[in-house]
Amino acid sequence: MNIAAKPQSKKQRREAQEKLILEAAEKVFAEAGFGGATMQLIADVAGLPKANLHYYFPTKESLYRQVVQNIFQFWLRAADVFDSAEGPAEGIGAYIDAKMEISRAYPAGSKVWASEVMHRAPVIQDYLETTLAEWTDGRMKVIQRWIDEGRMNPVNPRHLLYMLWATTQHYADFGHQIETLNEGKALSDQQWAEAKASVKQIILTGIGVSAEG
Amino acid sequence: MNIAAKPQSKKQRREAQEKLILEAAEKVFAEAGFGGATMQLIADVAGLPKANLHYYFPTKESLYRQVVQNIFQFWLRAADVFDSAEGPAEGIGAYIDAKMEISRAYPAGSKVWASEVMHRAPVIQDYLETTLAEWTDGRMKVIQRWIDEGRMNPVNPRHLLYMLWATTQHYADFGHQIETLNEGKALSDQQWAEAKASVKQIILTGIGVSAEG
DNA sequence: GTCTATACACTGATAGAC
DNA sequence: GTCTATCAGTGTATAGAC
Repeated sequence: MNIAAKPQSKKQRREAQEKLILEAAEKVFAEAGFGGATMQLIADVAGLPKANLHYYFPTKESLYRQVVQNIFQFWLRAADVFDSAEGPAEGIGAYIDAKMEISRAYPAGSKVWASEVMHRAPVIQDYLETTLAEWTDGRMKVIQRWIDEGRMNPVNPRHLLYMLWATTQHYADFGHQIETLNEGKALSDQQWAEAKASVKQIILTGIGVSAEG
Repeated sequence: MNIAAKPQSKKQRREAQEKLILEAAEKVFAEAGFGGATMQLIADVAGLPKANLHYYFPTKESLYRQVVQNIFQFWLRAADVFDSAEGPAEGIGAYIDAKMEISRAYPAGSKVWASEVMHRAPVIQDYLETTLAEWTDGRMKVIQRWIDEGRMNPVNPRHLLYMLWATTQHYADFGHQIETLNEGKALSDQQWAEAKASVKQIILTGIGVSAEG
């Protein structure tokens, strides 16, 4: 029955609609915050009637929760570069690269996360206490091992991680400020490369490893 | 006429009331965002009836605008340490100290600022374009001069400034996350000192000056 | 100047036709 | 599954007594 023309099963169609809504929601939540966002505006951005949103996501909060969880899962996967590295220069350098690229490609997600944390994490507090805490402990151990092996300066691993998060996410969360200070224009490819190189140079030099790449 | 018992003139009383409202508003805007904050909640925190807020500040937006402007002015004054310094180690070190202390003492203000910028600065865009842009240019010239004089490594002055803002404000804006990763407890005096020392160590080493103090 | 009561607009959510 | 019409609740702002 017309399989070629309508390749979408019910499930596929549902997933496509949900993705459409989730992407619109991420944008609106990022620009207006949870309280400032309205279901009407999300619906307009998605190009759907407002009632359809409530068909796929029963409440505004459930939609928001899904957006935040997706962002968190995405970040965790992107951080794998840390583990496959064989030393601090490669591992931390690649982590900075990865997080800078995420900041450029998905600034809305970063802003939603920042907003959620600033408001005391009403939705993802349990993730902070479990998954994020475990991830942080694991990476701190890797950094401490590098220090013990004399491959980098003795720095506080926890505060190094905070610095990595802060500097890379700053380019997404404060992107509007950076854009304004760049004559109102988004950073060019070259300017992004310069930003990435600057962050890597200062931090890698700061922890006593050479900043190549 | 009882001057000692009622030392407040009308003007003084008005200023005291406004200050009370502004402090409550800063807290509530920081925790809930502009859209999530309600005049009722601000009134409750201030211990006043809701209508009184509208007497002193005609609209919610005018109240918010005043909060954001106060924060910006406060930050500008605190950044003076940059100018009175005679070299990069002292100047940048003192700037990190000052901003870390502001993050600890006034986290709500930092969050309101972050939220405002993330939402594309609807209220303080003109400040970004004028005052902040001028301030940034001036400090970039100071850093460039230090570089030209061979007193620090050649780094991109603009991205160094962004890194200083990002790392120091992170301790306020993401304070809840940091607290959660600290077994749910606020950082102690000693932990704050450790944070400050870590930031200074990595950045000052990263730009090629010794990290004393 | 201060506060209570209320007007008016808007939002999240739903009922019910298609 | 999709959409229009609508309800109930909440928020900003104000009128008017004190």
